[in-house]
Amino acid sequence: MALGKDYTSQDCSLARALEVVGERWTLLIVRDAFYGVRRFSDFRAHLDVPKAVLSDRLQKLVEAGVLDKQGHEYVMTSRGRGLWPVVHTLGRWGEQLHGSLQYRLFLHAACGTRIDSDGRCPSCTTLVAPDDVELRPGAGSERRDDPVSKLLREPHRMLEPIRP
Amino acid sequence: MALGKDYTSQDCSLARALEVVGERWTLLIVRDAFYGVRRFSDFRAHLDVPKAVLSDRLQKLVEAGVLDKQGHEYVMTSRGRGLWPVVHTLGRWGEQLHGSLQYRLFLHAACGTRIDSDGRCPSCTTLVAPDDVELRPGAGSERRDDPVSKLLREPHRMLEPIRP
DNA sequence: CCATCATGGTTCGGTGACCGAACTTAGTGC
DNA sequence: GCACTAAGTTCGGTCACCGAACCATGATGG
Repeated sequence: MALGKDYTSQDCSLARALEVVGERWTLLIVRDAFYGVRRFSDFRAHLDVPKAVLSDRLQKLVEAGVLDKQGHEYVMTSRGRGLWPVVHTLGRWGEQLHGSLQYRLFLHAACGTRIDSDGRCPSCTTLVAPDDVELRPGAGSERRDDPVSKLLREPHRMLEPIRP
Repeated sequence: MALGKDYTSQDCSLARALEVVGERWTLLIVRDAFYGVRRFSDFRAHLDVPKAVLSDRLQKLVEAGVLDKQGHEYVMTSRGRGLWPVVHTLGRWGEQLHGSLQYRLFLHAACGTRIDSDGRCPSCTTLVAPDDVELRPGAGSERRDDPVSKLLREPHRMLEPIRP
């Protein structure tokens, strides 16, 4: 990202995290990867990001060890999974901004309970790992109708690829 | 931030959150606000951000209701406090990136226990609110020696102003 | 076996955001 | 009233981002 040149002058781990995921689009790409998007064209269809930028971001995420490139698929690594609490807490915060609209619901797959804003299942009282999260469409999630958005509206487990 | 024009085409609360805190520098400014920085010149001394950019970001954070401008001080609002889990989880993730260096330690002020990566006190098993966090310098935190960095190395409670 | 298409990019010129430096304004101390 | 500081604004130059066009590779089909 380069901030000054980079964030190294900041003796803070937040700055180093932002070097990896702080650029425009990057965190949305990571979110889509959690939702099961893996292919270049699918990221593109869902995000409307310029190809050159998408290419650059995916490459940097691979370099940083967040995604792993397997053939033509970009797959979340275990380091990448560590970003789930970040994506989730930031998303929950964003819900409170204007209308509290919940575009997507996050359920604990084991019991069907909605997980709370700090990532726990209220009935099991455990932290829910990203691959134990079930995704469901929420209110007002009908605006985009590209093929990827439609696939993402199908209930499915997080990190499961949206295509066979 | 404008992404395309803005993130509105993304029916996702993450995108709306990023409109507020997704621009360069913004989250570092928020972090400093948690640490007790309130004045324009102090943000500047600690972050080395161009004045015009700092001015712009502070203004946007005030507009978004994250900070409140009180005279010449920018004070965290309750909406801003909601960003603590985000700042904290992203910071903990950043620690694992290269050397696992912990520049700062976060303790539960009530009992002195270090809070874990999802923001809980292991001994009290409760979520720790930002104003119950005690800040301590950690390893390798001696690199910056501007006055603000020095003040921030003093143990103090989060959100307490670093100046009288 | 060649034409066509789909996928997954790279290249390229124009535009806007970011940068550091210089300048302006408002308040303070003496 | 003059120096000094804090808090910005203004201004060129530079760099990242943007959309559109172009290229490479592998599958499909006649």
